Amino acid sequence: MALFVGRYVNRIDRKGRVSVPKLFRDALGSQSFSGLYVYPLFKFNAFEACDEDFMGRLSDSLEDLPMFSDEQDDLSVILESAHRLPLDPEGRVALPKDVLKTTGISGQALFVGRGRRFQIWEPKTYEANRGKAFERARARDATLQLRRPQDPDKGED
Amino acid sequence: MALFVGRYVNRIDRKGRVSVPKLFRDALGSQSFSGLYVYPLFKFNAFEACDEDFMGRLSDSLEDLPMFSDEQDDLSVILESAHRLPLDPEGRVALPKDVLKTTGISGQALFVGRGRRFQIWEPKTYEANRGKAFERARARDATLQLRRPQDPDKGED
DNA sequence: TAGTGTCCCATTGACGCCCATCAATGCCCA
DNA sequence: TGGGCATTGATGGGCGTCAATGGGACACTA
Repeated sequence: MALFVGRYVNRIDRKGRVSVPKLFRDALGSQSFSGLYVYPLFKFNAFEACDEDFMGRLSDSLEDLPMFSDEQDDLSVILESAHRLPLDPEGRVALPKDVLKTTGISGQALFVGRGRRFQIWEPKTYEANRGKAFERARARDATLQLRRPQDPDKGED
Repeated sequence: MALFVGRYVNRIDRKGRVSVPKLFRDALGSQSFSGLYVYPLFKFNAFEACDEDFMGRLSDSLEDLPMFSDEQDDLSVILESAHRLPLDPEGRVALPKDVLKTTGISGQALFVGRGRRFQIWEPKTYEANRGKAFERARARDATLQLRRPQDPDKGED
């Protein structure tokens, strides 16, 4: 299954294309569709990207909310605003105009691994919003309950 | 499953490469990807390393937190700051610049076994911190509930 | 015909692969 | 039981390959 980690900065050319980092392409690659899905984030002026499987998971999770509820309607804007971006033969994608506009990306794009998905930021915006995340986690003595090995479904505890 | 124990000091060459101790390489080796993942620690200026399975576990554990929550965002900095380091044919990895910088590693790297994962330290930094944990554990009369041998969650191999 | 979107080819610079050497350890045999 | 040899892990350095990038050719369409 896809596993995205690390940060990579790549350049946008004058045609609006940008190379998806090789490791991310490889992590995507296993499926029929060669490309990725992107959708906007609420909290930040950044987009999140994932493979087709994860997009399906996201869609299914929305279906778990009550049908016709405001909550479902509101969160479904993720799907409405999503794009399906095919990779060109060199492993690049063309970022849609609204992605460029809301993120402020122009010259460079920052790819940020997030495990089963990754994000796309304008580098300065990332630094301004996320630059202190590590210090915050350190300051609050952040801990994480690790899922048990082999356990396919965490269950309750 | 991987089991890392002991301490080993190896030299960094001028290309930034360092040999991963043979026993650690052997403990990693069982998977498709021949290499390791590293991520920074909150509490120390050191990095932790693990195999792909463990990294997937870490990623899944983060997904157990609510999507878009601050808690998930802050802890995800681990994945954002992580690196996937492939082993070269001689069993070395190239330590990224930010690893060298935050740990202060230049000439030598110290590998410290930690069971399912291990850590990478600058030797003097480790020396300055070692022993404190032991004293704290003694001071608080630390105890541990040992997992039962037959526990199906144990992750036997 | 201008605009848009693929695909293909060329360049270059970083990184991975290969080979050589050195050192430490274990083994064999006198 | 000690010395010498073989094996292998650790280290150093050269070079080829490939990922990232830029630009042109050729559709298709409005």
